[in-house]
Amino acid sequence: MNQNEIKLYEARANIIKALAHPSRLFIVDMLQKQSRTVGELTEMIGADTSTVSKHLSVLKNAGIVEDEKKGTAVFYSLKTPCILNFIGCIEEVIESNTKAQLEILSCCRTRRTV
Amino acid sequence: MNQNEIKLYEARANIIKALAHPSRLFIVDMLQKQSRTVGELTEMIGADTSTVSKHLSVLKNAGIVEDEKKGTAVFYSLKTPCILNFIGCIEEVIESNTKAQLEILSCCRTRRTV
DNA sequence: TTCTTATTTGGCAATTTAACCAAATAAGAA
DNA sequence: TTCTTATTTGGTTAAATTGCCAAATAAGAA
Repeated sequence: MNQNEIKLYEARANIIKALAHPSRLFIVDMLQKQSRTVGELTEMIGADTSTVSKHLSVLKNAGIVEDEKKGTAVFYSLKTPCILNFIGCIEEVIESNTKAQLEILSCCRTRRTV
Repeated sequence: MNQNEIKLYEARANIIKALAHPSRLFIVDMLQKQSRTVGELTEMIGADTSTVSKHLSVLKNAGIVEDEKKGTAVFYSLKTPCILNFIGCIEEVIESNTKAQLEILSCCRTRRTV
């Protein structure tokens, strides 16, 4: 990898890292439907407000969500819709992994009943 | 988030985490074209063999790549082709971020020349 | 068997990440 | 201004990640 390639893959990795956390994936899922305040997301997630606020700032810095202040509340919304396809692919991987697991299980169960 | 939701988002996050590293993204990119041995990838990346081997095992455990031994060498190949669309989306985010940066720059440069 | 090449595993040090609490800040309402 | 609500920031601690070295393992060649 030369310097340019390193820069490119680091830039990609930084965005993917921003998504690589259960709470942040949940947030992305929620924001697909509608904008939400920090408070609403905090309640849904069930963590400390400061924790959720920090998750949101990670997503914002990565350019995945954007925020808009209305009164004292801050509404967050999804900035990049293609993130959805993204999740679809992850589901494919999970499905494939699960199928592999099932095959292992069915194999062993068969042997046991024979 | 209830227990099932937590499980779901954790499963997704685990796969995304496996991709969230520059060297591993590079590996995925390389494997799109053809299968590669640990040695080949190690040379391309320019890190320790053990480091690359561990990156590959992270990708393998996540179900993203699979391996096949031929003689003393181990060939790794991409297991889930949809990972490509995935990267496409990441590029969109980067592009959007870059455009935002450019706007900031053009704004300031204009002001300065006025 | 012994030697060589290719890869994986174990272990350690350095860095990064994540969660909570407490304190600071922002915007209105009283 | 003072009070209240909503959010962010700072700080601390625990856990996870990464990279390299050294050693172990695997497969074939001599």
